[in-house]
Amino acid sequence: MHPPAPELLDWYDRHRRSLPWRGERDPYRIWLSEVMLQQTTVAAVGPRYARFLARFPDVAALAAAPWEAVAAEWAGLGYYARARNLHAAARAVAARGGFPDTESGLRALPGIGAYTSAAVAAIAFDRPTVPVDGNVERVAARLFDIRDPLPAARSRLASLARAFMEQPAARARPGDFAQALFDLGATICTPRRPACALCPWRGHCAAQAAGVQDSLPVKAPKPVRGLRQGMHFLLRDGGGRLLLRHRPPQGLLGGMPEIPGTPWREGEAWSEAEALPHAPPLAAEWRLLPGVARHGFTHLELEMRLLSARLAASPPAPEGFFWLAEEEARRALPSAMGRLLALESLAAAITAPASAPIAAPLAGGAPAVALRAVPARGRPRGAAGTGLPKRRTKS
DNA sequence: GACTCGTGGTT
DNA sequence: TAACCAAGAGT
Repeated sequence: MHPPAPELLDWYDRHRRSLPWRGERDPYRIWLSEVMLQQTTVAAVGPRYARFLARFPDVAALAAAPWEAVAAEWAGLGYYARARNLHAAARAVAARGGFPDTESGLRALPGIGAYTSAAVAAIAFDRPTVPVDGNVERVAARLFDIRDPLPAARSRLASLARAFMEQPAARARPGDFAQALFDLGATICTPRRPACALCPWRGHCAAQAAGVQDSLPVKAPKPVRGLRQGMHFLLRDGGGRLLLRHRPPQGLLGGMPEIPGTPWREGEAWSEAEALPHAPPLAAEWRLLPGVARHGFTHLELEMRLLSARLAASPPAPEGFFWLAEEEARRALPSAMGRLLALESLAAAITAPASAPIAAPLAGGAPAVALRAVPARGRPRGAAGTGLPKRRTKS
């Protein structure tokens, strides 16, 4: 038996979150928010949503923009296939003169899957459908005490969630009902320690009745992440611009600018001699910087070393490369590449005479700053993060 | 169904 | 600090 929709909608009318896209009905804006929110937190999306709309106010503006502008605007948000598909879908929508107003019509656009098509259809077009995201899966798993592990249980949970649309109260407000489920999952029915005492559906929840709400939904264990190695080449010209290139359009960081480097391989770290054949075709005196930049992706961990050089002159970029001013590059590069610029700053701090006091070798031979300043996933990593011997504080 | 595909915040 | 997590989609 499904809990009553009016109780959730009443709760939503009193307690809904205030969000930048809340109350919006323009399909372009709803669509943009939904794509940005795919696997991305509300906190991360907030400022980027406003910034994106300021740059591309409507679907025509986005369709008319070059890919490089869209990529630069998306830099740092991750899952860059979203940006590629967003751009392609905008051009398709502009060509057909507007957004499809049905779930199946939306579903045919690139980057719009089962969830996003349902969300846009419900919120922008009042279609009676239930978008099933991670929140809704969790809420359904608890309401109906579904103990089958995800992702296998996904279709069953989706069927249960969609059945809410059999209730007239939900059909009357599909967009609000969907967002009410999101808010319930985000603020009450949270992944850990759900606030059941505040839940409008307490008394209708099978998991709470059984006392198992904290352990649902069950999830299948994740595979271990492999470790890959890369060597990159940071080259500045006489004006301080950086030599970059674009990654292949598909795959990891597809279509995004990068600091040129070797392939990312499993196994041994690259030596300087081994990496040099992969250097950009400009004569330069490469210098291997101390330390390692680490970056975690969803399914692999990456260790990057860095060779750097600076040219006296400013020659034209070789075929397949381009020069970009440093400030612009810092904005346009994905975060993984930003790690390399951070590593360079760290290396400068270590080697610069001015920083001699903090760069003085310690007992273990490692400069103290190196142990603190190379981030991996935003945090210091000690020897694992720097590639330098770890300071031994005892014996 | 199993993989691939980012990043930053939280715990 | 390492694991977990987030308004998933494409292949």
